[in-house]
Amino acid sequence: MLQKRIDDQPSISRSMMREAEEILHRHLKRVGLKQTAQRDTILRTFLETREHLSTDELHRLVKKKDARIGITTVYRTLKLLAECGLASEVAFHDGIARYEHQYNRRSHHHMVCTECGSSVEFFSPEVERLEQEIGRKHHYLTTRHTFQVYGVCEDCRKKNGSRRVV
Amino acid sequence: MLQKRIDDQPSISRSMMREAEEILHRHLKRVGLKQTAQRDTILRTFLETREHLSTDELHRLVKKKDARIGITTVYRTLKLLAECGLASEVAFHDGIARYEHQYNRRSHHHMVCTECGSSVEFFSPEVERLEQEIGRKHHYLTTRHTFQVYGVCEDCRKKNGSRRVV
DNA sequence: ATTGCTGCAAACGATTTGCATGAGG
DNA sequence: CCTCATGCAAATCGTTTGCAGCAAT
Repeated sequence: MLQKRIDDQPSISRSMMREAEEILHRHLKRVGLKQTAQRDTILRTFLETREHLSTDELHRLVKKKDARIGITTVYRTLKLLAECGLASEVAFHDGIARYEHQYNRRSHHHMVCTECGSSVEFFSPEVERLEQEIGRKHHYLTTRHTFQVYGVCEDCRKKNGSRRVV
Repeated sequence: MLQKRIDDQPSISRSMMREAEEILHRHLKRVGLKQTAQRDTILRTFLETREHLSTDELHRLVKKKDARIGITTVYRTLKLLAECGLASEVAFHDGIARYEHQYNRRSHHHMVCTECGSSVEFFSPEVERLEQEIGRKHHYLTTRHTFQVYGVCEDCRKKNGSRRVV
């Protein structure tokens, strides 16, 4: 509910789209599942948008292409995309799961405004290094990490002198 | 469901307990709320345990002291504790809100095993510095951050050669 | 006395599941 | 054909809320 819509221009080229589809299809074959029109539509829609879609937001976009696709299928397909590394979940601490592209995407992090829900991404190689270092130290085989910074963006500070912070 | 129980020895001294109670009482007075036996019991129980309690886990412990306290009150009280800075929410990406002590606690981070749910804490001043730096760069007034590393712990790697990773 | 607190049960929103029907291999 | 996928509705899970009676100020 907090989340404000930023944009949804295509963020991926035609050739990357093709490649991503192949990754999905290979994954489906490997685990004995079937390639379907719905799954392809959902993948394409997902790839055409920018970051941090909730399942519900993605479903709304998907319905524009095929109104008969249900949200259940979107949930299930996002899980598939996460399994084959094309998507990954990112939690903004507001009780809603969001997904972002993972394919050909360098690891990055998020800063989220607790007033309006807008977010910016940033990159920090130091954080990657820390993941490795901490894992080694405690004998974990690390697979991933999350780093989120919360605060209030410039716009919101101008609008409200101060307000409740999540 | 994932989360494995690690320990729940007292993690706070008597005098810190007293101080924490005063912080809560002052906060209640300030915002015009009342001091009640339930709130005190919940605070004490919370402080007596170690990190990362879910509301449900805390409720179970609270009931040992006073079986008539309902989970609703635990939810509401944890929110109060968060408001006055004694507790803070920490999300382990499994859909369950957990809380940890915040009082007299230096900022720290978590590494979570995606197999058994156990977690270790670590400290990293670099991460604090990064929060500031990123905030400044994008004109956010930062309030907090989360940094979690996910992986598989040594024990789980010994037990299962490999298994599905969350 | 007044106002806030409590615990229960019902409501809620996000996500999952059971199932009958439909489509892919 | 057989198996898996789909969409719907119902179920589930964590969390929140309405409310009647109770307790703190």
